[in-house]
Amino acid sequence: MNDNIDDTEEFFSFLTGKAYAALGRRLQRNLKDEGVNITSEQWSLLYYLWMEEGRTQQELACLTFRDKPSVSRLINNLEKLKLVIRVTDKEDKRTNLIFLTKQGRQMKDACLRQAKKTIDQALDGVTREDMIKARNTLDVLYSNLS
Amino acid sequence: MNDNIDDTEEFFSFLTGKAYAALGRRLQRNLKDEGVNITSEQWSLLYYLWMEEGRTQQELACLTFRDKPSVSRLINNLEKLKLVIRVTDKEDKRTNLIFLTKQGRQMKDACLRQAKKTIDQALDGVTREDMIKARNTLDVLYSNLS
DNA sequence: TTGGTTTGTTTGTATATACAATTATTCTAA
DNA sequence: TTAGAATAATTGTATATACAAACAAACCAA
Repeated sequence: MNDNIDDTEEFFSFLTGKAYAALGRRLQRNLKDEGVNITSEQWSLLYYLWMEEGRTQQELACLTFRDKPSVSRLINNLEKLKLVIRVTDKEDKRTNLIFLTKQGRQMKDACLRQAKKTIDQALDGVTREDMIKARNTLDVLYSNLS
Repeated sequence: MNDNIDDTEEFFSFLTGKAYAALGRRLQRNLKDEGVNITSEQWSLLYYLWMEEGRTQQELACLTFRDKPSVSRLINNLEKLKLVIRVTDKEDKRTNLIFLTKQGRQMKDACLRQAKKTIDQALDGVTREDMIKARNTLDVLYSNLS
């Protein structure tokens, strides 16, 4: 494919990442409506902690496709908000294990509910098949570029 | 759809925006290999100027799905790099018209070539049909959220 | 014509991100 | 056992972004 230059423009919708950005903004807004003031990026990190606590920053970086400095600073902000704490691993003092605070744990249900709402809003009129197909295409893209 | 909570995770690939981020990084790297040191965001703004100069910041904001402050600051940086200049519109002094410098114009061919290369790398093994289908799905998502 | 509104841009402030370099700890091989 | 490599995290520096507020020019209606 890509036999002509027009593909550059054709492809531009991917490159702008506008759908992704819009989704993040909507999630943040939906959370705010529920009284939860966190960013969509903070949400994505907390998501994996709600599934399982005590992960390392390294693991969180892999799971969320961020580099280690980004995760380090996200956790700084989440610590400031008193939603998580760093605990030095006794077995390996290089490693921090990240745990939710009581407050961070309490947010789980409301946050997952708002995420589901955001997804429902985003996928209105999209079939499950199309959603999965698009996801798979994006996964191929990602693996091509990694 | 979205009959169960599992969709949250199913949907997470969209939410992370990893494909988009990877694409931007690859484009930036490909440009650097050609000796062009600009970010993928700067590329996307320059793209519309290569197609047509003398646009307003407002227009550029619409075209690139950014807010006006973001475009204002992107243009600050592009001015620092001596790739574009702001020219106050004589008809309406509120408005800046953005023009390429000679240097900005000279980059066009190399930059479009590297963009094409990036797209080819990203879409290896993706059919044109799948690419268009994914783009359409993302467009529905975007319009649902706007 | 003038006062209020709209429009185009900028500034303030905070967050997120990449990439490179650094620090601290652990591992490993001679 | 110890010096060098590998690993986990942090710091430095620069860019990009959002949202809110401010500012200036233009428009418009009484």
